Amino acid sequence: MKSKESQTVIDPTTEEKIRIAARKVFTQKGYGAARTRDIAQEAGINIALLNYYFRSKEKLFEIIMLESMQGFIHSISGVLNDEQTSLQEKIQILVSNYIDMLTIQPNLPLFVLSELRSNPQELILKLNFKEKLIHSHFFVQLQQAIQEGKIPPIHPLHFIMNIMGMIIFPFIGSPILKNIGDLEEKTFNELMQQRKILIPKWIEAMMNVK
Amino acid sequence: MKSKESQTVIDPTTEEKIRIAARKVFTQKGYGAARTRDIAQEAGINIALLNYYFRSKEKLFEIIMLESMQGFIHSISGVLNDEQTSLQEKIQILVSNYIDMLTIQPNLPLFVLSELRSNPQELILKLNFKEKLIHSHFFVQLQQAIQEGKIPPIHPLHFIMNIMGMIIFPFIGSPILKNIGDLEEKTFNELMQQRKILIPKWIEAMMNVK
DNA sequence: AAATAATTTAATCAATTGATTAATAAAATA
DNA sequence: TATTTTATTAATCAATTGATTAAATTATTT
Repeated sequence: MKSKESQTVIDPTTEEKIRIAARKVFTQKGYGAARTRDIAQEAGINIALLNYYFRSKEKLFEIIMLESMQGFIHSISGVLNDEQTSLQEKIQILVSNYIDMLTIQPNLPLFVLSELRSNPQELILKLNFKEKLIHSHFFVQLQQAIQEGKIPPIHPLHFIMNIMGMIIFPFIGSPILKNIGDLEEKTFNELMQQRKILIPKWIEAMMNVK
Repeated sequence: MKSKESQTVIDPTTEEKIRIAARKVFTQKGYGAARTRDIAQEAGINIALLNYYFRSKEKLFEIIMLESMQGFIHSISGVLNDEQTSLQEKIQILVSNYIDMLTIQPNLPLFVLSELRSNPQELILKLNFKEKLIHSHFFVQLQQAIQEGKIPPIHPLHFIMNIMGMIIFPFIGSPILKNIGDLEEKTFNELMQQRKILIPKWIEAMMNVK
């Protein structure tokens, strides 16, 4: 019953199918353990097509990695640079968006962090993470709050570490945490939803520590 | 000048050499990306010896993984079950010990968490993480504090997530964090030392959030 | 339709990888 | 010392892996 008119959602092109499959396999297994054959099978295509479209496993990987990180950076840079919101509001939105993203892609952080550990230099430089964060409105507000004495004068990175740690770690450690807490997927996700409200409060409380 | 008498530090046995090398390579690359030849070279032995002593790459891996996790669990279970210390004191000691350990073995968490994600069931069950933590004096104290109203009635796992997240994440994300903060290894470690004092304070503050 | 270009497949290659074997060396035992 | 066991090596195997090729199919252009 699939008429031409109803086909508003067209099939992904071969190239897209490969990209989607590659993202899945790379994210699950990491570059070194991922097999091009796994990717081909996942995409339902011949292995040769992978090389036809992307030249090599490595080239394909670089594209996937860049896409993943750019998507992430893009998704937060809007929030970080909204000049209409306060520091607290930014944190609220950031936490909420981030948790939603990780609920959908729980394997992403472990993948990115693992590969950044083996690749470090090139990727980080290419993304220019540092500039984007440090020159953000968020960062200016953070340092301003420190100067005004509203926040204790500790290294701003401590806050970054704490926010990211509290958001990301539960997803990275979910197998252990689910085991410890006897949690089903559903209950785990409920806890994550609670954290959207709780983490900003916790951060707020931490910021008032002498 | 190495006389028989002065040889108080004996050379590691071949088996130990392999174990040490395997721990290093597996920790750096993960199971799938690690090559037995890398391990053999790192250990300075013939590849055949690896199989002679450990049967297979997989068997070797299981041993290394079990050792790593048991070492970790053993190191914290003493603290968790010390009946002489308060909840706050336990957290202080835990944070301090943990940070010291990760300063020496910064790759450990990413390795363990990555492998737990692909293996989940067997390893976690074998270690019986859950029982050890839930039946610990620490956990009893935590739940008691909640019942006495000293701590808000949220799921105890939230605290576990926060403590672990704040401790572990900086090490997992060190490549990005060092880049963002323009940190040398030395400065990074100084921040980690600061966190020994700060994290317990932050946890304390969080516990008083309504 | 004919010709050309783009896409896809099956078969295959060379390199890598985990593992084994047979021979040798070293150590332990009788 | 002779013999047996343990440890080690070089060579090799079969399977896997990333990649290529040449042929076949499909789409596009002329």
